[in-house]
Amino acid sequence: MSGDRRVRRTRRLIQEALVALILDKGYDAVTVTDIIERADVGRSTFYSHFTDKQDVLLSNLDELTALHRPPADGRPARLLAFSLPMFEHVREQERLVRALLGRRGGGPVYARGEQLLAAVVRDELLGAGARPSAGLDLLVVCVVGAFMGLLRAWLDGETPATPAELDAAFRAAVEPGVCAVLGESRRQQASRSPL
Amino acid sequence: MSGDRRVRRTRRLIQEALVALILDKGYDAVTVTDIIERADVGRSTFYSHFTDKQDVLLSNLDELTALHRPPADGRPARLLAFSLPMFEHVREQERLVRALLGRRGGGPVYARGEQLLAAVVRDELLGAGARPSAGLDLLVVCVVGAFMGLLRAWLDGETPATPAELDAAFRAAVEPGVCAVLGESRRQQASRSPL
DNA sequence: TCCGTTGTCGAACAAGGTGTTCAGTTACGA
DNA sequence: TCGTAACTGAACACCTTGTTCGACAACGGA
Repeated sequence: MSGDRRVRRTRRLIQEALVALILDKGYDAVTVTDIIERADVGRSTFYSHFTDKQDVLLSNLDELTALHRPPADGRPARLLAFSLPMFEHVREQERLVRALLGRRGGGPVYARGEQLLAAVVRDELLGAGARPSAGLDLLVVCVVGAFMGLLRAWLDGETPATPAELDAAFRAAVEPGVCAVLGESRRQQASRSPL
Repeated sequence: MSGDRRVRRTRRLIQEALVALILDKGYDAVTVTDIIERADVGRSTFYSHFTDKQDVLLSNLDELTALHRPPADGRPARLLAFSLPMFEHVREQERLVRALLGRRGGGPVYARGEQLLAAVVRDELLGAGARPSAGLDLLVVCVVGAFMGLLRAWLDGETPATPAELDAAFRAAVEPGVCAVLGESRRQQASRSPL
């Protein structure tokens, strides 16, 4: 591992303290003073590692994204392949994800999650034969919006659905539209280079 | 009108000041002190009308929702009828909506917007023959998520698309899925009461 | 093992935001 | 015109933030 053992320890204590506190009170209500008390860490120590609360939050996210298994081995068998695994992963890591992404978590993490997912979806659609265009980007926004909407609804306890049900709802809502757009794209390409 | 002229004046000054300040600095950076200085209103006066910043924000939203024209005259000719008018309305009221709903605005208003829209979509789908169910609610979440995603992307300047283009993208993404679910629903109903 | 480097502590600090109180003033509307 | 209600503005106690500093402890390479 990289660096001093003390550094790792301190950073970990601070990150864990923030997660625990968000689950208690929600992100907005957590103060830096809360964090350092719970982490049992000096004030100056905190500021020597992080610039502020949000910095801790995003550092947490960076470690989450390391969990993203890029499929990469062979073509994904199914469109929107990320959906079910991600819903399942979220249920496994329920406490942490709820703290970071739910209404009680801050907006910043949600925004980063959107960006991340948008890149995944975009790549997948391009891999499936879509052409880069403004229209494609808007489609990606819709797909990501639908997915994040479901995720948020579940995290906020609005629905008791299982990952499989969430996945089914997600596919039912957006798969037909995505397929239609992909078909359009392929048809246009075929008529240009009819090899 | 209701009440004292001074009260109306004070509340209006405070609300306008908040909107202006959000456009300047973003919601988070605005302080109560900023607001009362800009509104030229006494500190105690502020707290006799609103409990805090967020209270002002939501009071603004309440007046926005008064603008929602319920269609109500006859059956809507088209599915997801709210889409284009709402994108257009948003462009007309760009400054205000951007202040309240964009990334610079606070999360609370966004949440309220979602709730509002969810009710609209749900009513429309029920009116179009869907049966109330958990699956329908999840579909509504997807549709609203896609719409709000587009709205946010546009408000945050990620896309130069026109309302018509946004509307087209929205429909392309979700209309096929919605139609499929509606068809499913109607078929099931027909097989039960085959009058 | 030794020793220079680095991290941590914890108290103290200034700056700035919050929400409340109160006595005095102003403007409303009946 | 007059009673009432709203507004003023200053002062307040309290909290949070981010910085600074000297003293101490832990790390890891030699």
